Amino acid sequence: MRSIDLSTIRELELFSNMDDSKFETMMQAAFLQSFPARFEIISEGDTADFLHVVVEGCVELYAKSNGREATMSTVQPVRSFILAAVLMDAVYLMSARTLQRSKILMIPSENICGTFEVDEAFAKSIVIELSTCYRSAIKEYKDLKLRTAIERLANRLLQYHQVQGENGKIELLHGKKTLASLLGMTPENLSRAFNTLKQYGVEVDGSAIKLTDVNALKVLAKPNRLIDDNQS
Amino acid sequence: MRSIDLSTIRELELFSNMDDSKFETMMQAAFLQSFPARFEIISEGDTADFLHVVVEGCVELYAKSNGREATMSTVQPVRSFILAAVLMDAVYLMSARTLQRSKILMIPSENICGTFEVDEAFAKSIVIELSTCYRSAIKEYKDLKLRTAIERLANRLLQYHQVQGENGKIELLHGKKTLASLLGMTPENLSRAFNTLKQYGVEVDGSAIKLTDVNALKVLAKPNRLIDDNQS
DNA sequence: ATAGAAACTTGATAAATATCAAAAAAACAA
DNA sequence: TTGTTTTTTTGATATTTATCAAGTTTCTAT
Repeated sequence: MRSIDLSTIRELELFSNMDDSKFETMMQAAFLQSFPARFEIISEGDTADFLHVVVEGCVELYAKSNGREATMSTVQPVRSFILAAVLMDAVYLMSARTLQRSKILMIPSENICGTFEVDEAFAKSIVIELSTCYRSAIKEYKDLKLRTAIERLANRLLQYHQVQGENGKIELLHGKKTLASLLGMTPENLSRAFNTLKQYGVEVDGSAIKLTDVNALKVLAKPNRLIDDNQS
Repeated sequence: MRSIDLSTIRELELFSNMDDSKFETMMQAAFLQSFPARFEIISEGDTADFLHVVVEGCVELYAKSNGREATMSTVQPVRSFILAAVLMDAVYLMSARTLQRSKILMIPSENICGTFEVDEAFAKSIVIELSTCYRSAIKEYKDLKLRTAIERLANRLLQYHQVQGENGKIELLHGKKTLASLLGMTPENLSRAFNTLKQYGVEVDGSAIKLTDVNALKVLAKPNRLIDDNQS
């Protein structure tokens, strides 16, 4: 592994506080792999052999049942996914595929579990990471259960807006089909929801979005820090 | 604390592998409290001061937004709740109230966190508990995103059926209003969903339910071990 | 036992969301 | 570039789910 990649990984909250030598040892067993766009990295139901860390690109977590499919969340650099399955030595509950060309760091499960036992700081980090994932899942569940489709879109836009600098402009990071599934609606409905939001100052031009009346949008969306990340 | 209660707690997966003396110490700071039915134990937004363990009765976790309210899950003895908030020293994302007269063991957050640092077995148990909670949340999220209301009800009935001995009889543990909210629908809709399920051998008499054609119900429900607990 | 409240059900209707079909726009490859 | 594919949008319609307004039943407390 090139050291330039390692330093990025090291900054991940999951690894930042752990012992240097333990980190080195764990990383010796790890490897970095490149995937093309739309490549299925893991399938739900498979056993968890590696912890995956998105170093570059973007990964979509999705699930199927019956004939239906739903996007559960997207993972951006530098975050890990399927940590819980690794720790429990259980099967994946979700599939993962790249949305674009991506680099994934893969750390064998046994190294994660082994290091957990011997490095206290790492153990603490794992608990924080897991708790964060759990709370994110609860938030998304609340979002879906307590809000209408339009409210979900409005809040998602406000969240993107905040992350991207709050300057009235948003760039959608993935296609509208994926966004629709992420929000729990059909693409047709998303398109109509965008039309409804025009009257709240949402101007759509492809993947570029302008918010000309953030206050009005907030009145509609009613963002809530107990549902939305980093939002008041 | 009476020892009879302590032995029940000790059997909780979260505590079963930990060191005796560490357990004793942690429990000295804990106390058992009785609550009447419909008592709000914690409110979303409050800071997490205690880990709560349901020793007797039943607790409902729910959340509000706008004017809406939704039941997120129910907690039966002997399980804990709000572990993630305690470990992160964060605010609760959900409120909790008793559904019936209940006894709750309350362990101060600092004792949980302190013991985590010094007892390796406890640390491991916490990770397993957290992972389990995370995976349950993902499963419920999948259930809501990938199934219709009738399918959700059918699968829930099959799950209750399995837990209660698979003898064709189910006893609903909470009222239909709560069940409806848990399943993400209105009480009116639940009532109609039960009517629809008549043709699949579901006979409802108050809180007593008979399943006269489990196979037909399974064909409709398509239970999935990646969504439903303990189900094939 | 019985009044009162709460829970549950049913019917009528409205709103939200999905589906189907087709057109328009954008992305992509030869 | 130009044709082809994919994505996105729009319109028409169907389905699902929610709401409102009674009823009915069940529970509960006196």
